[in-house]
Amino acid sequence: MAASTLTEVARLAGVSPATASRVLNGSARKPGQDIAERVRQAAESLGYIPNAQAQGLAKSSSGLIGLIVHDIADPYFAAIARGVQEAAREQRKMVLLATTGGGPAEEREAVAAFAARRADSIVIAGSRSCRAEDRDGNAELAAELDRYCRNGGQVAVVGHPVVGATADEGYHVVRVPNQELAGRLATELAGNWDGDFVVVGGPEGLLTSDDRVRGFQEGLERAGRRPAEVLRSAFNRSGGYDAGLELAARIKAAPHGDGDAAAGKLCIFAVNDVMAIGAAAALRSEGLRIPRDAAIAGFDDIETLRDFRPALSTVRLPLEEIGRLATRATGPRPAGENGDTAEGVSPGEVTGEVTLRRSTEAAA
Amino acid sequence: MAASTLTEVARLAGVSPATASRVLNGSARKPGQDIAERVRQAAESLGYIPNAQAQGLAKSSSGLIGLIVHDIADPYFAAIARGVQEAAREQRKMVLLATTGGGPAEEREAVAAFAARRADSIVIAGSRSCRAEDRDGNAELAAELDRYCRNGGQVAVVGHPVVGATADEGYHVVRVPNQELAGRLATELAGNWDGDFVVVGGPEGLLTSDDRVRGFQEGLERAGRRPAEVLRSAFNRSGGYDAGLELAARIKAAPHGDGDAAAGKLCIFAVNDVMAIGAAAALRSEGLRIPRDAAIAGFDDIETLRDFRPALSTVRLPLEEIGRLATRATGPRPAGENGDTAEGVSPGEVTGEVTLRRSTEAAA
DNA sequence: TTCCCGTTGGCAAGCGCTTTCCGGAAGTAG
DNA sequence: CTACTTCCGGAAAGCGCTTGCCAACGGGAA
Repeated sequence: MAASTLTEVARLAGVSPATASRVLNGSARKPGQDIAERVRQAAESLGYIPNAQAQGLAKSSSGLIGLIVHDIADPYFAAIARGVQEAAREQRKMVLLATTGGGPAEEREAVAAFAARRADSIVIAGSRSCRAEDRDGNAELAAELDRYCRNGGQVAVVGHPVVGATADEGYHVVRVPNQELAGRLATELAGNWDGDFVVVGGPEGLLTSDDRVRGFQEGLERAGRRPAEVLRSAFNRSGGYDAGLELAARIKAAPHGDGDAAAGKLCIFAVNDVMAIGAAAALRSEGLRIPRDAAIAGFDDIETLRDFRPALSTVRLPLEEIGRLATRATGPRPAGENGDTAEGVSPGEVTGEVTLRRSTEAAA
Repeated sequence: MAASTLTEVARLAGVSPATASRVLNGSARKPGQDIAERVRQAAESLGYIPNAQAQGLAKSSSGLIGLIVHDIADPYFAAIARGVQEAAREQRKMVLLATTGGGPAEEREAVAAFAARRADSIVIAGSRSCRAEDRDGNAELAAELDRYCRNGGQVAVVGHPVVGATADEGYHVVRVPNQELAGRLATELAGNWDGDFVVVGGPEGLLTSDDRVRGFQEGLERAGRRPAEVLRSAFNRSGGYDAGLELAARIKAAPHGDGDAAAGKLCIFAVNDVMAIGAAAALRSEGLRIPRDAAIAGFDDIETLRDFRPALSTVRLPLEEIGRLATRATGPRPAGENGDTAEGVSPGEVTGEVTLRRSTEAAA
């Protein structure tokens, strides 16, 4: 038994499909009370569920929002996804999920798949890369996005614009002031830390990571400190762990216990919380203690990680809000705004907050 | 400029739409080489992207897998989602996400929405409830699922079958031996813990929680221990926190320091890791230390929480695998199995592993 | 050379819904 | 009572794609 169709409902109600459609699936024209009631009853008794595909085909719009993330199990993306999901609900749309692992090629593929499904909008949450080997991939991704926008699609990108994207309509960016916030973190840290700083960054060319590294260095400079050495590794926990191992070795090798003890201690800034946790785990596995032997700070303020001890100093980012904003930016223009706001309305800029906790306390 | 259509491609290539369709979108009949090449070129030059909605309508299948979770930002669900996503990719399908907060009404709605989109299958990851107030909701959910299955849909549920679902075709359950594993955890814990046990459970009627509580009690009994008191609160971190606060008060009020010190200490079993972390945070905020003042154990072995200190004793569940299995169960039957296997093939049962760590070490 | 079968491309009929357009009925004014 | 507007239901034309069926064609066997 196949699902029942609008036509069947119409027949049962003794009206034309056109009328049934007008009654059941929102239309400007509202048929008469009695008829409407008959149709509704018929639909009810048949357990009618409109075929969204057919509706989409007829109206050329699908009620779908495509979301692209690196990895849905990463709490950073999961938090954003929650926001997206929420906003989608407001718009009475469903979320189509694609996880890409971060490669531009996979992202392009995902965009194409969303386009094929005629998704009304696409939210790209992954961090952009500008590595040389991603040049072609980025170009293709940009081309795909441009095409999607030209066909009326709405795109929102979190963080950075896609390298090379030129669409001017339907293309929104939720900017995250990574650089500025990292700078603020650096200056605040410098305020109560005398030793040297080390940065544990993601692979070079990862825009988010690069921004945070750059901002941190600038902050140090403003505070009159010398620039931090930068270690590069994978942008996830295991990358942080690896870097942590290396740093642990150095710390243990360094002379300590003399008069210059405080100055010799390291403050590690990992460009995201997950890496910071990895680094902390590595230090700990080497017998080092935080913040006694080294301080450590992260970025993002991942919720699940807030119970970590010692509490991690970090920069709080309103992840959920970011997802919501991005999604709303792609949605229908909020009503009641005529000509007042600029045409290319900024989709919103979010802000974060430096949050110093136990992991960077100077007192050992 | 709207996206180009098959017809346009066909015209450009000088063939009929039928032929173009056969060339571009997999069909049994393969047109001749030269024609195929012409069509492919035309498609390429137009940047043709097939309209999945139209395809779906014509073939009545959408290439969509619906996933229902309580909250995508909860690491438990995020991990399952990753597995689902992976398996979906294997099947060349996309994942449609619905987060429901756990209510049967919302779940029913989500199922209906998936049905409307003609999702090929649905994976329900949320924990089932059998509370009295959910009776009606569950019944409606079951009815909706039955209808979906009768129309050829495939459903996989993680954990427990939906209460009242009767579909026998296309309805799969990935069983998680919560009860047994909780039992094993209890006996192992009882092996090196002399004090009393307390269980921090979710609201009564949450099947997953109930199973774990029951199993734990059974395990205690097998170990010759007296049953644990059960505290109920929300099935998330804040629920754990609340319970933790209450327990902290008791612990502090209890007489200690006498000869019976060890026997007076509490071992807390929270029915999931997130609650356990919450409880631990509460204890800590009250100045208590783990495992010195109280031991604590969780369930699930959430990846993000593994770096938590003291390391949390728990039961490892192969969350990703569960997602994968559930999804595969709904997919096309693996080829090459004729009559050999039973008709109603079991979709797979997973197993977990008790993992004792620092948080329940007896030595203070 | 003739007949028959196997291929291969095209025609056309949907898939289930929306929406434009049209005709008739009802309502209003003159 | 007639003329004009308004409103409302229905007929029909798609939306973009798939697929069953048919006709034409080519080749091998007789």
